[in-house]
This record gives sequence, structure tokens and C-alpha cells, in this order.
Amino acid sequence: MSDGATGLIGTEAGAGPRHGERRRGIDRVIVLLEALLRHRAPMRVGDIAKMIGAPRSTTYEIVNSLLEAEMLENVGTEGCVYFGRAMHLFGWAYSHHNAHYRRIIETLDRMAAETGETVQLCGLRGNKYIVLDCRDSSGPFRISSDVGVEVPIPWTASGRLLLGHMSEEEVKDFIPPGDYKLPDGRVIAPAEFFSDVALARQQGFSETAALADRFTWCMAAPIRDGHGAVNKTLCFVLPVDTPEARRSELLALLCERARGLSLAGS
Amino acid sequence: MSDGATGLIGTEAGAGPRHGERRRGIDRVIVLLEALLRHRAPMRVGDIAKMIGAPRSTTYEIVNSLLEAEMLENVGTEGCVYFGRAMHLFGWAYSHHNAHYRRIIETLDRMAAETGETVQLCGLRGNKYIVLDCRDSSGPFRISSDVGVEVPIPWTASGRLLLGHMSEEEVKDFIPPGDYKLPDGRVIAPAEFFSDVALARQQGFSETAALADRFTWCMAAPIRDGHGAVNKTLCFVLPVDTPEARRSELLALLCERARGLSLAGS
DNA sequence: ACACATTGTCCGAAATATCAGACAATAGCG
DNA sequence: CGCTATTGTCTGATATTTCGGACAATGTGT
Repeated sequence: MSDGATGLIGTEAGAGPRHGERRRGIDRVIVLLEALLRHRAPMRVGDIAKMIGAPRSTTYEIVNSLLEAEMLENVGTEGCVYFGRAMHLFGWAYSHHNAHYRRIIETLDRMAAETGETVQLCGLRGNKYIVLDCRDSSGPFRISSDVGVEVPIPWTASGRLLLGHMSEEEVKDFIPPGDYKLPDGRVIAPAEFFSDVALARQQGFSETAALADRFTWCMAAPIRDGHGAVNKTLCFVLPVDTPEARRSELLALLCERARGLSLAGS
Repeated sequence: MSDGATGLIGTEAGAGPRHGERRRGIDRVIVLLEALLRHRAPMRVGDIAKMIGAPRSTTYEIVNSLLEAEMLENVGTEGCVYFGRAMHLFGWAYSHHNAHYRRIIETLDRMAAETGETVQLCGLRGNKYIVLDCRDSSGPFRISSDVGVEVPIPWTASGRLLLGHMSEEEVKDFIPPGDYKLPDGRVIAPAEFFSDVALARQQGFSETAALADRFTWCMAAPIRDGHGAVNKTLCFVLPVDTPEARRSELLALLCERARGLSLAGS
């Protein structure tokens, strides 16, 4: 999925209110949509209610309103709902409105076509890493990239760049201790991660191998905003056994394109 | 944009309530998002309030909540807001969850790459036509396709297929009389449109020239669901002077791919 | 400088949403 | 079949949201 992570990070959207605590409908809507995104699959209304800690009748009311608006839609025959067409339209409006983002999308398309590899646009969401957009390779090694899935930052090449503006202390406070444990049980020493962050900052790119996914090699380069800040990265996700010469070539391309997408002043 | 229409159809989302009529926050959210989608550009909060007929303080409250949730984001320096990153993530979840939709997206990609033309997935929204997804051509004749923009049905090749399940009477009642007037002032006779619908139903495809846009030729083929219903179409938007041989070739490809995307039972 | 318009926030009372629970219908299990 | 669980909807009173208006600050135009 993201910088090669292959597992769904199961975190319940458990920020439900104490029993009886009233919440505005709007806040319920927001929590419901977040929970559904985290779940990544259609859910029954009763389960949604349990998941977000809302009364069943309220949840039905909200879901029915969102169904009517096509922000949700019914899926299958067992009373499940998931995101609806309207979300796709809103999302398209978001991603195609902004000229910069459009350039990013075109770059993703071009790079995937030119190289036959998986290309991703990545960023942070809270204290987690996410893939924001992706063009999968058309080659035999297909990475299944889950846009929007939250992944622990230390698992990722991008993460090492995206925290470059933070001091060691700040990074330490930002990342939950449990996030240093990889999917296969290995643990990244925080000190090692901090020096990776420093190295990425100095080099202007970052590479990781077999962290989130034992079979992938990930490389990331920063896209800088007008103030020099890095809040998005451009990444390749490669088979771990990609020859070094090929990797060098791809890294050079990645850095060049990311630099091209960086805004003036950087 | 859609089946070649080149103008933004300015319709105010003027279904605001009578003054003083209380509305739930949720309903306000839905109306606000719809209005913003119709507007297609960032708006100031005061203007949104006017547009949807809501009190300014309520609108500020709602916008602030949606900003916090990243469903909206600030744009520029003049207090404008537009859709936010969370929408993109919700939309991606929608369009990549469903295996059928994923196949459609892949087909769009492939057809655009193979032909160098603009390919669209189209459908209805209420009594208007919209482009649901699109892959623009990489050639010199770039169609600017606005996914989500509502367009009068008689302006489009797809529209002639999407109403195929309706009787003449039903079509007549469904389409507002003003929708037969083209962007350049010409008027389509309803009787002519009805027979176009019948012909499209019989032929299993539809072609129009220079309707929504004087410079484009549009062809559409139906994607049938498991019950044989047509609620999506696959389209090409071509330069109006495309040679007939080329058009025949593209039409054959279009029909074949649309058939391939149609679900069993059709 | 002045006048007017807009922005973002705050306020309080009337309107009503939200909650917890109930009900009927349906589904699933032993 | 009986029992339990779940679903979708309905109910009414308390909690609180929504509305219209006000205020201070800022912006715009003459």
C-alpha cells in the first residue's frame, strides 16, 4: 500500500463520547466518515453506531441523510453502506481545482508510464503517514496501494523526509512508541530513526528497504512549498531486488521531478 | 467538458429555505457541499451563506467544523474555502473499493493511452447529465473535462442512451423545456430528441456532432448493469473533423469495451 | 478623513435535535 | 419450534442548537 506496507492498520475510531454525551449532528457526520475511511469497507449501520459510540437511532438518521445526498451508498444486500458517488465528485473537484495538484497528478501519470513502476504522492495525516495519490505500475510487480490508509511514520521512506523540520525531541514526542514496531515484529531503534531523519534532511532524499514490506524498496524525494517546507513527497515503490543501477537511475528521476514540483523559493 | 460542452452551466443552488426556517446542521452541510461543487471554485464564507440562504453565523460554524476535519480547506489569502484533502480520500475510497469501478478506471486509462483521445465515463445526476470520471487525451486537442458539472441531457450523446428505458412521455416530463436550447442558441426539437433516444436504444450506441460544443464529435456506448439497465456510458470526445474511418474504428472499440464492462445478464 | 460594507465572533431565547428506550418485524441459531 | 439478536423506525422530554442580531475590527471607495 503505502511505501510498501501490506497490512491494514486496524485502528478503531474509538474516540466515541461517554455514554449519554450529546454531540451535534455535524460532528457525528465527521466522525462517521472518518471511521468509515479507516475501516476501508462497507459497514452495517448498527456496526457503525457501535464503532463511533453513537445511539443507533441517531446513526440511522445520519446515514439516511447521507444516503439521500449520495455521499453514502448502499452496498450489497446485507444492509451495508459505504462512500457514495458525491464523494467522488467532491474529491475530483478538490484534486483538479488546484493547478499545482494537477501538475502533481500529471507527473505521477508520466512517471508511471515512463518507468513502469509504482509512483506515489505521500504526506502526513496527524501523526501518521498516508498515500495521497498513486499511479500503480503496469508491470508484473503490482503494489496494491491504499490511498488514505494511515501507517506509522517510522515504517516509511517518506516519513524520514516529512519530519525533517523537527528536532529530535519533537520527533520523539510526535511518534507513539508503538509505531517503531514493524509489521513483522522487528523494532526500529528510535535513535536510528532520528539519524535517518537527519540524513534524509541532509541528502534531500530517503531510501528504505524491507521495512513496511519485506519485498519492497522505497525511495522518496521532497516536494517543497513556497516556504521551503516539506509536506508532500514523491515516491517510488520498487521490488526489493531491483538492480542498483536501475535504482540510481530512478532516484535521479525522482529527485528531478520532485524538484520540478517544488514551488519557487525553495 | 462533458460530451464536449464548453461552458459552465451557472445554476445557483438556490433551494434555500424561507427566512427564519430552521434547518439541521447536517442538512446545511449537505446543501453547502452541493453549492460549492456547483460553483466549481473557492468561495468566501459570506458568499456561501448568501448562496445557500443560511445565517452567517451558522455558516461560519459549519465551515469551521469542516475545515477542522479537512473536508474543506482555506484557499489563497482572501478568506476563500474549497474542498479539502479528506474529500479526496473519501472519493478515492469510493472509486477504488468497488471492483467494477476499478475495472472501469483501468479501461479509461487503457483507452486513452491506446487512442490518444479523451475518454469519459458518464451518467445522470437528477435530470442532468454529468461526467463521472475522465481520462484526457495526451494529444494536441485537449478537451477540458469537468467531472461533476451538470449539463442538460439533450446536449449529449450519452443522454440519448441514458434515457433509453423511458417512454416518450416520460422523457418529455423529465427534461425541463429550457434544456433543449443549446449553448449557441440553437434549439433541438423535442421530437427529434425523442427519436434520437429511440435510435440510440436500437443501435446500442449514440453519436452527436457540434451540440454542446461546435468543435466536438461525441460517441457514447452503454455500460449495462446486471439487470440490463443503462446508468453509465463510456464516451469518446473527438475533434469534429475526425475522419470517418477513424471514427468508425473508435466506435467499434468503444462498443467493445463498454460491452466488456457490462455485467453478466446483459 | 469619513461612510459604508464585510468579516469573524459572540449572545440569548425559541425551536427542535438528540438521546435512550420501545416496538414490530426479521434473521440466525440450537 | 423457541429463544436471542439485530434491524429500522418511532417517541417525547431534556439539552442544546439555530437563528437574528450585535459588536469590534478590518477593508474599500470617495
